[in-house]
Amino acid sequence: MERKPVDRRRQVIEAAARSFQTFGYKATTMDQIAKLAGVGKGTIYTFFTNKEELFEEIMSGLIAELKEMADKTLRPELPFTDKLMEVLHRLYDYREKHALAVKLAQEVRDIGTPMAREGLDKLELAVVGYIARHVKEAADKGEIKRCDPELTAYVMLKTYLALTAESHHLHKPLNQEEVQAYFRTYWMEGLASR
Amino acid sequence: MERKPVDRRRQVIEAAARSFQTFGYKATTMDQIAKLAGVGKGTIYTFFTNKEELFEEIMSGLIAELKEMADKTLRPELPFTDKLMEVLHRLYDYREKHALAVKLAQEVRDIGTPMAREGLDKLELAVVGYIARHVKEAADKGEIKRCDPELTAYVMLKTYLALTAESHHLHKPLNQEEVQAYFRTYWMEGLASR
Amino acid sequence: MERKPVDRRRQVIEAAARSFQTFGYKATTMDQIAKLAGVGKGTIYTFFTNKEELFEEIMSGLIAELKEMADKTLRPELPFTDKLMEVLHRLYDYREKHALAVKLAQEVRDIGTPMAREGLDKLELAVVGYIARHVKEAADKGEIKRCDPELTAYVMLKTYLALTAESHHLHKPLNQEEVQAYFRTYWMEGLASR
Amino acid sequence: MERKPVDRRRQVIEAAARSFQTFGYKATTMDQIAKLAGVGKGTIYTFFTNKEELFEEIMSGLIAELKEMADKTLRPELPFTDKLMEVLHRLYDYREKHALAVKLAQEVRDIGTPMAREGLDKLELAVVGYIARHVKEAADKGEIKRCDPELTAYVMLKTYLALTAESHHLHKPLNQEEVQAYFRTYWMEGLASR
DNA sequence: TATGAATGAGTTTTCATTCAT
DNA sequence: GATGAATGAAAACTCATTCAT
Repeated sequence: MERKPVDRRRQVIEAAARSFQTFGYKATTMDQIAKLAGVGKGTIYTFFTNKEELFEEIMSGLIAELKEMADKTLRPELPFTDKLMEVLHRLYDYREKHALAVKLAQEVRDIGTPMAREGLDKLELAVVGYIARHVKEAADKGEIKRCDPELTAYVMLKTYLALTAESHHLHKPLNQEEVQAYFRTYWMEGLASR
Repeated sequence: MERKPVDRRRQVIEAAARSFQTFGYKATTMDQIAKLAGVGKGTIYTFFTNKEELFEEIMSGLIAELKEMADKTLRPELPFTDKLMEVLHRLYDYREKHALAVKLAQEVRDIGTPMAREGLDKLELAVVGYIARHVKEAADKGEIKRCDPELTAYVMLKTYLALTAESHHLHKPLNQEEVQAYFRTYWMEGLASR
Repeated sequence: MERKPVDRRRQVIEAAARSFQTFGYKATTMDQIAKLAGVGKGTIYTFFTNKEELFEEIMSGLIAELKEMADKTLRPELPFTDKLMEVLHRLYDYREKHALAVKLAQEVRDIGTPMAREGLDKLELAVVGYIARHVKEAADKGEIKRCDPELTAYVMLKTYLALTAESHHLHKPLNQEEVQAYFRTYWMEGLASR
Repeated sequence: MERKPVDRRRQVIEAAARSFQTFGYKATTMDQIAKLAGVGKGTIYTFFTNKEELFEEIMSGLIAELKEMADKTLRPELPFTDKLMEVLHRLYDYREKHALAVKLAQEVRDIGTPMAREGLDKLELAVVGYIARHVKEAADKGEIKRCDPELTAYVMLKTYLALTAESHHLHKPLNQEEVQAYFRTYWMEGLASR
């Protein structure tokens, strides 16, 4: 019977993801990753040419996961509000990963790793596109007002992220139901008192 | 009379702000700032103890400017929608500076410079508080639905930033009127077709 | 009967020799040798304790071959000029190997692997001694001027290498006849026009 | 009065040259150079982008010095033998530096730093060209036999180096007079006893 | 006061060698 | 035996900070 051959590649990726998320790209040292992963520093270099490539691997992984989520079609018979809720429900499960992606994206964009930007943009496009598709459908069916689907989807995503992953220091963390309730209020009904 | 004694402090701050905005905190070197500012590297250290202090100075400046804006009271007789527009109008003039603040905040948060977080949070609190105050007033007057003013203000801000400063690669830049139109649609009326 | 048990030791030695010659000692990695030899990296270590030992093995091989050549006595009845030509003729066949030896010797001397120096020196001594013996004989017989046989042999060897193995970027490669012709001109007759 | 401002650049270059000469390119570490030069490691990088550039600087210096020597014209009225002696006399003063150049050249050629090869080749060309010019003149004047000046010069140089700088482990060091005596014997008169 | 050359701690990266399979 | 994944010591290089001028 196998002696659980410890997947070092996975260990490295997970340690790196954790460290990147916690400390950011620049502040994460290869030593740190190695130690966290419980492997030798050299081991990392057997899998990845350099720090940047390791970073890109992580980004790709995130993108792939999010893409996969985005590709699952929703039950078409549902009304938009419900579909949006389902989309959000799905997004909720990914909000941490997405938060990581966005966070790293931000930093690496600053640092100017141009290769990483593409991946990043692809990621945002995947998620925004995912929402946009459903926004468009709903608009086509007259369920919601006609609007620029991409822009609307983008702003929706930002709203969503504002309610979930980010800045918990400015408001207490909300659970799924609360997030959805706020979202519905803000987006479907509007704040106008009438 | 002095031969225009070039305000070196100002030059340093401006160069630093520009460089931080363009390249981020970590990727901005003191050499770069000095060169951009047209002063010797050592000069920077006559004004600021270290890179972090320089960074904080810039953050403080932003906060002060934004606070100042926030402190100008609005004409109280206006209806909420108009007041919100005026708030947004004012914010619009600061969007670039605010974008810098947010960007740097993000990076420095990642990097884990804990001292900087305070400033950051103060900044966000100032702006969010500014909006929240008006949200609360409007809710009190029954102009809008009752809601958590802080949270609503926070999400509003994010919406606003999504429409203006950020991610111009995902949608074309919008002018002030477009931003306000979208904002009104999303926030006041809601997307529900009825 | 064995399925041609591929002589891994030989393969390693040949790959190493080729790589050492092409890239030098330091720039040759064990990975490279293993790949070139078509064996696993670990295999090399079943034959040789470390890189240096592998290097020494190659040097020894060269020395042995050259010694063997040096030990074949020449027909004593020949005049010195002819004998010298025969010596050169033999050397010509070894010039590539000798070039390798000299090249590696040079580098490893720099690097300061003292153990390798001995081998090196033995090699040069073998070849120089080979020539020197014949120089001495010729001088004894009055065929050539009396001279320090070792030094003369050494300079002869250098001349020979200059004409053959080295620096083909400074002059076009010469074939065996040309080499011998030049050699004779330079060494036997002198440049003096009379 | 100046406090002897210690020319660090020179110190670095000298330490590097010494270390490169003693240990070779690969085996010389930047730490070593720094320590030898009595400066901080970073200081080296204020003068040279990287190790290779430092190496090239040293090579350039050697080339320049040798070029300068080569450019001094000789008294044209002298007979070739005397001129050759003068050339050799001059070379003798540079033999150490030249030895360094050749040694490093050898190693770096192995290592395959293509940029350095050029410099190297230029160096050899400078010196060979210098000798070749005088060989050609002498041949034109009928002082020596007609011969390929470049090739002859090249072989002469090798002979010279064999007599001076290299391989003192194979023969005792020769002083200037001895070198010239041998050189004359070998090159002008030939070994032929008559 | 202003400067920038000098510094070295802290990073990333390489590669000979080991050892479990 | 043969293997190559794993290792870490050692090397190159970066950059915030200092300090003599």
